[in-house]
Amino acid sequence: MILKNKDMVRASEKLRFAVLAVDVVYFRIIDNKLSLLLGKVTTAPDFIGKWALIGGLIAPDETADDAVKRHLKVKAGIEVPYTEQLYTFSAINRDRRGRVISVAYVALANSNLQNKQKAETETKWCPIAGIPSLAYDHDEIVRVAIDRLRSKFTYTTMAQFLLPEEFTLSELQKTYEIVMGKEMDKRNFRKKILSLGIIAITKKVKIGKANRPAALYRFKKRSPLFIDIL
Amino acid sequence: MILKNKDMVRASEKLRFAVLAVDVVYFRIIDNKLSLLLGKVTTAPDFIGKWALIGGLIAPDETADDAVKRHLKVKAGIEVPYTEQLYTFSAINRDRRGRVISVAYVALANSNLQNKQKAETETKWCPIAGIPSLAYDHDEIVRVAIDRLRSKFTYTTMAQFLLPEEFTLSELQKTYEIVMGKEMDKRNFRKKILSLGIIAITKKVKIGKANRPAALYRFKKRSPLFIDIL
DNA sequence: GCAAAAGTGTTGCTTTTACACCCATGG
DNA sequence: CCATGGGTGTAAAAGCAACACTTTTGC
Repeated sequence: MILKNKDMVRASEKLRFAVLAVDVVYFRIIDNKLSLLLGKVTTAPDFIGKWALIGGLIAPDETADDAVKRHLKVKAGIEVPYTEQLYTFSAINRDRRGRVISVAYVALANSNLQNKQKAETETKWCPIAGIPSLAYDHDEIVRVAIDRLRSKFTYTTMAQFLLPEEFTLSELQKTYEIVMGKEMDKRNFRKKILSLGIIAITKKVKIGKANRPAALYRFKKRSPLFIDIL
Repeated sequence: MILKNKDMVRASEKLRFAVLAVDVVYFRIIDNKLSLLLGKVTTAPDFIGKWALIGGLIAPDETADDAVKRHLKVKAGIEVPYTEQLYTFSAINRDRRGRVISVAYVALANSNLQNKQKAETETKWCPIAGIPSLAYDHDEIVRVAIDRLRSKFTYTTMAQFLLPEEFTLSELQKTYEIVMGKEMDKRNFRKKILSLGIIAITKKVKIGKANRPAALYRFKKRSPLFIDIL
């Protein structure tokens, strides 16, 4: 690494003042409620025993995206769900131990996804209606994350990441209702979604319950698509 | 500053590896073209003589927002226009001098706004149609910024920050046309904007040109409002 | 009086909303 | 056979898109 430059030499002395972290607002639908993952604070001088978002430091050889994936694996025992960057929080006193700048992320996974390994951190899934007061500035991060999730639900296909690969139209509708926090009309919802051409019917049906079997659909594209949905 | 914690002690040795910077995509409408401010690279070992976004390092006692305001003042000679955080870029080799993590911002100002002081940097306003290849990852930052600007124009009142406080409906429409890159129908545009109730007519008119005087309007709220506009 | 931009309504089309009944299955 | 959720159409209302002429001013 070359450090010829005056600014960078100064930087190496004085301007590397901050530690970089990621904080992840990791959403899943649990028991028909939009929930997010909290971890217990065990290491800080402040906030011990309080709940906080999961996250951790960014390492010198990784990007913020990489750091999110790594910390999700270690602290939630989960392999790379959908993640997207939310906002960077840089208030000077957000962590009393020193200057920590946090790049916040939203992560999504479907309800069935099993944790592949044991998490190293004490965690719990908490419905968004009952989130306790969190450590650091995590209350604010959660607020921004929920706003963003609801907003993007209306113009992207990111709902797919809260669902298994194949799902019924009722499950898709339920996902929207849970995230947006309001009920929708079944016929209008189906008409709208089908007219968008973003999902394809499979030849399978979902059976096993005491009712008519439901057709299974899948999203045509795995990546989130920008399109007016609701 | 208290550093009792194991992580933070390690941090002070190894984890303060990065320098934090801000890069600003500063938009104005110049000669009826959406333009952004570029500065010439003078200090880096790479990219000397290339154009880049304006920006600079974040200082230990300021937030990212503060840093943006400071650098805009010094490098563009301008006092606090509208700014909003865009995205944080953390690729490992985005700056060859060392690890630099950049929090990118969008800034907006109206065409009339005069620079209050001399800029310390050689800068130019460049129409977005003719942007040269930029230093670092600034091409990508600009792409993301233009996407964001266009997208938010359709559902917020941020257009107000590209206009003077009082403006005619034609000027507002022109602003939309320039940013969105397409023409709009005058009657439909006026009907829509007026029906939203976000602007109020003043008692003044804009005179001096060889045509009928135009009524001047102003936005009712100074802060960006979320509302379906187009 | 003419050039230039301001200002103004109507119609057809598309989209959205509201709403109720029959169907296929498991138990 | 009954309880459960799956699946379907229509009509009224609202919103959107297309379109042309008159008004007021400066020169």
